[in-house]
Amino acid sequence: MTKSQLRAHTRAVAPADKSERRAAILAAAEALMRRGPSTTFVVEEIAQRAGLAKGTVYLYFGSREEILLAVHDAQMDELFEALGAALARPRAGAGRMTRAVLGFLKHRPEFFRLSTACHGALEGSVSSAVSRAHREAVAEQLTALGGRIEKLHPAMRPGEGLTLLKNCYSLMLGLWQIAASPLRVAGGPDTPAALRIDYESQLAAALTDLWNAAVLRGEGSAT
Amino acid sequence: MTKSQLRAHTRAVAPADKSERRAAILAAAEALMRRGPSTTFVVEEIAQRAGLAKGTVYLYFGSREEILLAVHDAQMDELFEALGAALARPRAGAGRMTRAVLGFLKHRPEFFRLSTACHGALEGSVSSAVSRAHREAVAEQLTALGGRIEKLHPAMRPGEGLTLLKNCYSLMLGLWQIAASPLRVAGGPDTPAALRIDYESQLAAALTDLWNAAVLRGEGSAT
Amino acid sequence: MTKSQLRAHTRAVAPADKSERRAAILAAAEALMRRGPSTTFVVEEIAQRAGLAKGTVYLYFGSREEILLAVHDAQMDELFEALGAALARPRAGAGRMTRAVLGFLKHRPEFFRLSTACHGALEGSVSSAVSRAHREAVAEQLTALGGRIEKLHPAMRPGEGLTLLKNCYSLMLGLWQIAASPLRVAGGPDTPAALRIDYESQLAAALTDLWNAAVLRGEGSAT
Amino acid sequence: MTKSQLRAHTRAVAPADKSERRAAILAAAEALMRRGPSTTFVVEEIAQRAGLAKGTVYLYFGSREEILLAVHDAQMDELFEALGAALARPRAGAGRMTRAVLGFLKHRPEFFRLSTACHGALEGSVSSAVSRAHREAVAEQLTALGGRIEKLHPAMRPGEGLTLLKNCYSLMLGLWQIAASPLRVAGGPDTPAALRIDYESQLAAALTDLWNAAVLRGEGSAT
DNA sequence: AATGAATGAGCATTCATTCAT
DNA sequence: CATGAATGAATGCTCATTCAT
Repeated sequence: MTKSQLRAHTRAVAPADKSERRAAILAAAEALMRRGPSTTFVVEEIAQRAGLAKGTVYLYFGSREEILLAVHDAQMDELFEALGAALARPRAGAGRMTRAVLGFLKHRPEFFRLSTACHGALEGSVSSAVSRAHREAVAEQLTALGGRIEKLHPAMRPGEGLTLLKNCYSLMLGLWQIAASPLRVAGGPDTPAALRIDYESQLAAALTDLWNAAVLRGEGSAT
Repeated sequence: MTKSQLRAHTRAVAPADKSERRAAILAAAEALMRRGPSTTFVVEEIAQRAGLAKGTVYLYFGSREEILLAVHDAQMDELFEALGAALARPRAGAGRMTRAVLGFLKHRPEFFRLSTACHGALEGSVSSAVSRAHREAVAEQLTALGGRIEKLHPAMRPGEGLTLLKNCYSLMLGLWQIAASPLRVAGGPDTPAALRIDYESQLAAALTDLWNAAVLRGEGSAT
Repeated sequence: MTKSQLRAHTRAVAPADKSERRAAILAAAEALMRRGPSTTFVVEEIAQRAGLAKGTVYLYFGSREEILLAVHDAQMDELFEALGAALARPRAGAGRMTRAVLGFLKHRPEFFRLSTACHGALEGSVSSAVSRAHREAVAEQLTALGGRIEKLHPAMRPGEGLTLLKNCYSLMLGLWQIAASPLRVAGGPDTPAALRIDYESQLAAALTDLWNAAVLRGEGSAT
Repeated sequence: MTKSQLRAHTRAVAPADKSERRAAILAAAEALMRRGPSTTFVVEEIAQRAGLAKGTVYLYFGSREEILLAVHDAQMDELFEALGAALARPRAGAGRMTRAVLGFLKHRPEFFRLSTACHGALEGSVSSAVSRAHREAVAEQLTALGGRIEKLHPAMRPGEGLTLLKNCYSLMLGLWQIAASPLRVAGGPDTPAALRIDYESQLAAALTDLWNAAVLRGEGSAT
């Protein structure tokens, strides 16, 4: 239907065209992972959806897993951007962050699946350069954002911002997993009450607690 | 050497024999997943290790994924037991719980990998009965343990114990994933500083904060 | 058509049945290589022709290359048997051997292609045990046959029999390659005269010369 | 560094430039085949090494296999030259030829692999013109060299020189294959004694025997 | 109940060749 | 002439699952 689903007869010669192709591949991969709560993609599908031949995909990525990682990277960037924007608004805090995360997950429900898939299956076919780049990008973003959090709360001890972020990621991931467990029996809402989670409020509450504790801890020691 | 590694020519007629077989299969699966940081098992290996034929495995489990789930279930029980024991000791709290978790993970380093694998790949070949049973077991344990936490802190609002537990699981999982990322470039200690985590202390700190907040919240409202 | 080309519904349980399956696979491989002067086989074809599923082939052989090697082994045995028979007849000598070789090659025109294919592509996917076994079998046969040659000519120096055999193999292979070069231009008999070889007579002549020289050398030194 | 390793932006208009390109391609192919005992080349590698684009290679050769054949042709020429030189020296004979061959193989250890590869895989993608040219070139060289051998030994019957050469090639190839079998099990010197070959001395001995026999045969009939 | 032989769908990756630019 | 982006056929191997014995 879409232009990107038709065979792309044009040749990507200019760097801009190349990035476009790369993006098309990533978009295809992302879309495929979004199909269902536990679907992954097959390289051939990606190619089809991007309107390319299978071999062409390998001109832009070294392996299937590099595609996985690249998608994850892009989504990470998006998430960090959303978090950054949340911090820039007035009354920034756990509530704003939670809302940002939720907005992000609404459009990227596959985020954690991807994150976990990268974590788990990546070891082999990703060149160490790519792998290292990924880790460094994540680290850099975390550090920057952590710094901004600390600036918002001058009393906060150094490092607390980064710590908060990591805890935030952990809670996001874990609660998501508990709440969205695909183990949903066919038919549906027989999820035991104890596992039913209001993702948003629980995340917000936990983050608020952690956030307040960090601030108070700083103020306490400052005294 | 061990009995379980020998071919089991005998037929399991008595129920006791049957559970023994079942246990042997689970033990084999567990051992295989513990081999390395990203290894999984193949049904044939399980059979060999359990001293059974491949087909026999399918007499005790409906599919490979059910084995996965059963192992996970058993480990969950272990974890809950450890947490329960921690709560039973004097000065129970976030510190004790963290220590309990750590002790558990030391012997079950594959726990989260399994957990995630179950979460991710389960959808298809697990009968809804098994799946439901799993969820209910987890829910039950969580509820029971949550109740005990609340009993320790009478001020705590109802439901806070359960919430604490879920947050605890989330933090355990997320921090573990950040800290233990197998994306480690060959050569090793080039993990960016921002990603380096002292698992124990960070988990303990976060749990303490959440715990205290829950208690205080209760006391506050009680006033 | 043939029974072996139909799906084999029966299960090979008895060892005899298993060897039969193994043999069927080898026969299929052999037939496929005999189709044309430069054809090889694809595992799937073998399976089809043997009336088996692709996976079943891998129950009997570790890899495609092991099949190659096994066929070669079997053909080697045949060749050695033919040579042995030639030596057992009266007036054994270069002439008889040549005739034996020719008879063999008439029915196994793919022999050298296989031999060379084994030699060339084997390095990777053949377990060292299989590889070692192959080499040892060849060595053993060569030694035995060499010994018999020497017995026929008591004057011959020790080791000359073996040497003759190796030279024989070399001439067989090399002349075959020169004569049967698949580089035949479409249209045919424009092979330059200098490359036209009467395989039989040239092999016979060379072997005779080498044989006589070996005998004479022995007699000379004996004097 | 070398000119041939740099991108050749210039267009080859003059015939000299064209041959230079051709030569660069051949040199690249040869070098790639010499890397290891069982390595072949990939067209892209050739292009890189020759400082050309992949497509450019196909302006000079019709297919990958034609490159193979061209390299082989060139090496054949070299070999013939070496043999010719050996024949030109005093006391020319089997010994000198063997030494010439050995000297050649020391620098072109891939010669037989190439020869066999040409022989085996050529059938399809080589134009009949190229193929015919190859065969005729070989035939011509063999004839010429055979003639020179016969001139050295006037008693030798006509055609014996050519025959000797073909036998020589056969022995070279066959003994090389037996001796250099890549089926070497990891660890190495477990080659069965019967397969261990002193390439030089065995080739020299066989050639001497054949050579002497040819001369004697001539003298005998001349008498 | 137990066995293990048979199945066959599933899949990433390579690479010679073409052709638009 | 030169380029290098695009192609897509080709293929060995794995492994969960079934079912005849």
